Amino acid sequence: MARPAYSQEQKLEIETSIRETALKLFSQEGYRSVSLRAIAREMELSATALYRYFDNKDALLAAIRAEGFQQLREQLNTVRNNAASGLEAAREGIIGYISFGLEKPELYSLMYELDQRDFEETPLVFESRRRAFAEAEAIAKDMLKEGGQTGNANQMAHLFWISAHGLVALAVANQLDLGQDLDQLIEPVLQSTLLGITHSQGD
Amino acid sequence: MARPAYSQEQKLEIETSIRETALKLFSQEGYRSVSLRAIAREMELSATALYRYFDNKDALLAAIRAEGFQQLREQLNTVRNNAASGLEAAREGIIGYISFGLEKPELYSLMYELDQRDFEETPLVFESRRRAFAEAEAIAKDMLKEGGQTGNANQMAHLFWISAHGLVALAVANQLDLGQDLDQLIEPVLQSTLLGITHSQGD
DNA sequence: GTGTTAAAGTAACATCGTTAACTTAACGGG
DNA sequence: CCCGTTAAGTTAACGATGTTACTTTAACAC
Repeated sequence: MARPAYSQEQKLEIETSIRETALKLFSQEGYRSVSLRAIAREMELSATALYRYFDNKDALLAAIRAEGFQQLREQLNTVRNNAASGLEAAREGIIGYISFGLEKPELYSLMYELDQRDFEETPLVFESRRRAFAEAEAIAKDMLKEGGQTGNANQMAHLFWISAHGLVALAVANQLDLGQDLDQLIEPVLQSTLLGITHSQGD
Repeated sequence: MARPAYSQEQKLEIETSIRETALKLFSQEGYRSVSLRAIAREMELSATALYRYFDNKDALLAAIRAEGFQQLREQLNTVRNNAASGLEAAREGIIGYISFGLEKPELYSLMYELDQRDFEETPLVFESRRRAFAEAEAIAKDMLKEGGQTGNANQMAHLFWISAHGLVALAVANQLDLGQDLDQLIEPVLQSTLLGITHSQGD
């Protein structure tokens, strides 16, 4: 036999490092504008060396997106574990989602990049996003259990997700025609969403 | 002097024809996968001839997106002119927006394509989208005038837009974890949004 | 006809993602 | 100690792409 040479951890470290470098460059110049050669140059590697860690450029993007959704999931999970009540978890969850998107707008944009031909072709991303959404569903279930009410947790989570994504997606793409400050829009969105969620419990 | 050879209308016809061919191919295979040569082949033209009508590939995409927003604007404008009341206009407007997106998912995806480096770099698209949004604002103003209430029409329109875009963007990207039919989600989103809009009037 | 000019085509360039072939270096077994 | 093996990385090359420079074609004014 021969050498493993790199431990599993070392390999993961390099993988992470590539992801981070790529994210940095993608954020600065956009996915299409950044070549594998540019990423490799930044890492002081040859372009082809990257293929040891990712199948191709799209797979690298997929890894970044999956990582983004995992971060979002952790954010929501933390909220759920720390909230005093189900309603507060919903409120803080929405705020957490929005904060996540607004604080990392470039990552968020990449996460929801549409050009990717069909989401299902990247099971890694699909699954990671699904898990993040499951946290929102869990929060909704907490709310229902707490209120002793019957309702559709999946639907409540969708109302949550749709509002938060709608706001963030438009905001990070600079597609809001605000006569006011963005912060002043967040509160109404939050209120409106919570109103919708609590009123939909009877369904 | 020499010949104009193509009238203004002829030129616009060709431009439209290029847009339509490109949209067809983009819808089938995605923006990145479709080359100018492929579009040109479909039109029985050389690739470089396209440059007479569009500065580059991105400008062609921008034209398609702008056209999409104009269609959306027309849809909303029609609703506004035909609605019996402000509230009904809001309801029908949201439904109209969602229908537009779900009926032309590929066009909608292109319209909100994020990779485009900064929205403001494409004034054509920016302006077209702004005009579409202005229709939503007009509907909100109608509601306020009708109800004799004071309120923030811009904010109401944003609540409208955020909900509709949130739902459609996730739906067309296949990012909804529906335990149910998509149609069953539209009604709650509609109700929730209308609730939010009417309750935000006091702000 | 001839010159002019819009419209389209041809050829070429740099760059891209990706593959194949090669080099380097570290480990185990004799 | 050396040698086969194999992971890691490099070099070279391919086909395709967006785009530009240059050339050809064809219709109008005179």
